[in-house]
Amino acid sequence: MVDRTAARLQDVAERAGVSLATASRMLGDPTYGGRAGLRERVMAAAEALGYRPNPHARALATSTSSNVGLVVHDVRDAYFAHLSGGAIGVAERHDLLVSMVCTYRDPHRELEYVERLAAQRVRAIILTGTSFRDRSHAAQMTERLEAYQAAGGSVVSVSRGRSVGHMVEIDNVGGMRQLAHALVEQGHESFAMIAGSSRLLTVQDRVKGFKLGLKDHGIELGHDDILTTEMSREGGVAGAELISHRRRRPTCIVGVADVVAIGAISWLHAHGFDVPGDISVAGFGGIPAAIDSVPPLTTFELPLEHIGQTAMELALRPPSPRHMVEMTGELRMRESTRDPRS
Amino acid sequence: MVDRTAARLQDVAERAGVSLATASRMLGDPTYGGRAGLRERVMAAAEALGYRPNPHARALATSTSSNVGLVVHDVRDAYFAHLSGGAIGVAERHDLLVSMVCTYRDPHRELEYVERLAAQRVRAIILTGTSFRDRSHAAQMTERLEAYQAAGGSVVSVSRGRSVGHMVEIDNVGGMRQLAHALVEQGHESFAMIAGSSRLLTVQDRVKGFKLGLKDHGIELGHDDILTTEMSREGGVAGAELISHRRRRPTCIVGVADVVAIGAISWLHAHGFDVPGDISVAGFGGIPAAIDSVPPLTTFELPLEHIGQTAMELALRPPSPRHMVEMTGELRMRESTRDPRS
DNA sequence: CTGAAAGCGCTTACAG
DNA sequence: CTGAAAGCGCTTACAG
Repeated sequence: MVDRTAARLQDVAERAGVSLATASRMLGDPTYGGRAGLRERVMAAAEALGYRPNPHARALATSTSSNVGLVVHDVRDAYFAHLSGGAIGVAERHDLLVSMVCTYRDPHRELEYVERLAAQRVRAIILTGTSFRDRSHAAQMTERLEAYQAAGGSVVSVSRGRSVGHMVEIDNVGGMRQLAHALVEQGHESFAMIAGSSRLLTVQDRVKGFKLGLKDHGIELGHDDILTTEMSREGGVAGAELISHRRRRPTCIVGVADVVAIGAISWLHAHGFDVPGDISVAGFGGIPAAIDSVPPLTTFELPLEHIGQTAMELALRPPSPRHMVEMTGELRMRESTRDPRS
Repeated sequence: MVDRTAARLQDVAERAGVSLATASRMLGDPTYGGRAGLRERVMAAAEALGYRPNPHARALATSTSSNVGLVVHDVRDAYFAHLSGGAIGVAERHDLLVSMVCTYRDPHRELEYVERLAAQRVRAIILTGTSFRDRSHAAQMTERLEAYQAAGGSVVSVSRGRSVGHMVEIDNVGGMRQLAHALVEQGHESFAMIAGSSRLLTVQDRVKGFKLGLKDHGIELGHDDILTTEMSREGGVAGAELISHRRRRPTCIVGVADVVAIGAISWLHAHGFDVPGDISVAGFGGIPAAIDSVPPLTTFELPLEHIGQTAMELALRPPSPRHMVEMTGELRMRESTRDPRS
């Protein structure tokens, strides 16, 4: 945008009768001294002209920007919307703008965006839940992120398994394990899990945690009991249908994420199944919709906003050695699951 | 971020053995001619060095930026998350980054953000559903937006009543009117509306539309039948409770937004009411959660993503006279409402 | 404390 | 077609 209207520092300086340099210092450095009344004059001039420093000029001069990049799967997904809400809130308090990009879980897009954000010279890049198992992709990401970091950028991943930058690790394994325990204790012995693509580290961890939890009680989750669909509501719908066709129906379905569980419940309801009367359903994540689900959804509730806040805070730290924060959540046993023998 | 690593155009030029100017032209203008093989040399040099133009330098030189600002109420709200999803998708196709800010319906914040975004020299500012009735606020917004526009910025409002920039008008009045008609035809005669703050133009329009629709059938919506709460799930919870205490309960509750209706249903269920057996509930907006609601929510479904896309497309037009696009939606009669006499 | 000047990395008239 | 140079709006050593 061409802007002949906007006042430049030059204009402020002239109006206040000082040099460019002095105006810059007065405006930028509160500890700067100066002749009596000078500071007031400069401030008044800036105010009168509605002066707003041009961030591009500043970025160019200082090699620093007031933008941070936030990489999510999809804003429309409540899980990411809540993470984003937390991150944006913290950014706001630091007078930073956040550029949000959606990868739709496409590794190429992810790479491309990291590149774009780095090229934009954003101050930090936050990657949420987008770690893939793909080795070559991981290597490329590492390379790019390291270059970005070497150039002074800050990187934070909300996931595990990234070899560069700070990390906010979500206790996917432990959470699912707790959920498994609770479900077994409730009386369940046969399960089916609706999982997303095993390319996703998050999926892998949650499946692993669930298996571990069952194994703690001597229950084995067979390969066939894990359905690989999409990590979305639609994936849940598809998964529920597949499960309903099996000869031996499990007493409990576990969705790898709340949206998956909600999709499953939707399909089950539509096809005459009672939840939890005919079959129990549990989720993972703790998005608000889990509470409004009918029946309310048993899940492992993650402090999503807090996770987003933590990630942004980490991103805004002055350069420091890799830092790792572990985040866990709380089990919420609700009416979507119950003892199958009752 | 200090970046001594990044290749500059200078480096590319040297490697290719041409001047800065030529390198710039080769990279930027595909129609530019040049000695045989020159273009290839420059391209190869850029590729080899991993050259990425510094957007701040470019912005400074051309007074143009590749960022656009998106002002929403709250990302966590599904309505805005879906609008954002549409807008971000279009921006992506145009290689633009979007800076998202949340106002939480605070007029001061809104003003402050518009200022920030304008100062950032974003190419366009999209304001979604944040029109307030406050006169002095509106005047200030108009002033700022006009200055921004005069400076070459593009502004789009997803609401009505803005005197500057393009508009995407949502048919709140007509939609609510249709909903009212359908509800009356279903057999309802007594209603209560859970509305948000009447400071919001959106609320005002939806209430108006609903009243009009009832009046078409000779039904008067009294002042007491409109509850002013928050335009949120919690507002719906609070509203439902208030309604339940009334001597004469209406046969149908209408939430000014889907989340409000969902909150109301939640409260009703928790307190032993059957929906729609004891009371019907309808919403407005058409967020996906309306479908998963139990019972599925009767609502007026807006094409939220499409609205977001349209707004972004308008924002990206070359400077043109004010443009106005009307968007309407479709009535979805679902199980949350039914004939009270049945 | 204050100012003249260089420099950040681009683009684009202006000459050749 | 090509290059030397000015300029975009800041910040910050470098002198005074």
